Amino acid sequence: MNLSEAKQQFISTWGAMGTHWGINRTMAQVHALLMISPDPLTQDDVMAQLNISRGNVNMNIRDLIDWGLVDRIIISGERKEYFTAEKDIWKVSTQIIKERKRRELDPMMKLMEQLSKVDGDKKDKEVKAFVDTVTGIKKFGAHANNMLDVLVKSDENWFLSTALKLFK
Amino acid sequence: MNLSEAKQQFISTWGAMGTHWGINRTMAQVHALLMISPDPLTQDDVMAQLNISRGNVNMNIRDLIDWGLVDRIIISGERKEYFTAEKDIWKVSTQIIKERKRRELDPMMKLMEQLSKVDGDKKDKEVKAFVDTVTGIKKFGAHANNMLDVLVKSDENWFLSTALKLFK
DNA sequence: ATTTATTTTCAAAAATTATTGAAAATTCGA
DNA sequence: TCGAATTTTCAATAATTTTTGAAAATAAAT
Repeated sequence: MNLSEAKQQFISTWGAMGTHWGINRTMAQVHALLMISPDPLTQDDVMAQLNISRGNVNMNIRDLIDWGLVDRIIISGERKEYFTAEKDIWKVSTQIIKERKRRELDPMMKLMEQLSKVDGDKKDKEVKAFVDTVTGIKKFGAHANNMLDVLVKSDENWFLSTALKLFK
Repeated sequence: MNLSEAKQQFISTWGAMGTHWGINRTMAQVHALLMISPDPLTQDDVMAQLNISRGNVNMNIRDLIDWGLVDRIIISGERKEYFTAEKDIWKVSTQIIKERKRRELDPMMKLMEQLSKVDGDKKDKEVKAFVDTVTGIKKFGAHANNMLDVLVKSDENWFLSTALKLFK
């Protein structure tokens, strides 16, 4: 398989995966393209390579920047902005974990905290089932939270070599 | 907050989260409803409680069964089918991990394996950037794969108490 | 074998989400 | 300050996904 076929394949698969991960296809494709590009690209480059409109590129790059996965680069003497993606997949993962924790897990845990204080007789099986489920999620979430914090703060090599052995 | 408000809140939030997790809102809501219901429910119960059509309930329950998150229950003497969800959140999580690994990670790794064999001169920076990214993902994926396997096979209590300390 | 209850399917409609492209805003050099 | 290059916004449109509901299929009772 030649490079341009391989690139196409990579971009298209990464895009399809994106939809399973709660981000839209195009955003994941832009990310994929930037990850495999040795040099920073302009909006026009992305438009041309992915065949999408300027507005679309602009919005998706902005989102990727919000996620901390893409950086805006200013090249002195150049008028245009360039964009580049983090290429170290460990950093990409920890960044995604960090963001999703903040955007999803943290608010969910806040809600469970409130919901576990629901009024009503704990002897009532409806109340009990509800409280049990909510409490279970709360406890599980607290553990997951800790674990993800440690994971995100740990060093890649330490993690991949040492932690893996501990598990075995 | 009373029980029915709390239930509403839980179902609606779990549904919203579902969309971030790559499953549709309704499927997540049905799952939420079944998780907090002390007894198995029929399709009609779900229709009534979530205000959705029969076809919709039927399809989403089928998907939840495919995911291994919901079971069909036959009560002898009863004509209708009942449905119940796994309530232990640890089991829910490991089940989801198992399925996503199979549906997403495994195929992705197969693809990276192929793409890392792309033709072309490794000195060329376009080729190099591509191969580096793909190889990085491949290695990372292999580690993640192992780790998730261990996680899924491990016992909840062992995991929550022991593994957490190891990380600290 | 027929009727009745229940589940499943799926084409059409509705709702949601993503994309476009042109206008407005911004940035920067002259 | 002006004008050209570039980026950003957003209403309109397109594409996709979800939902409905009625018909077909299935299963159980009589």
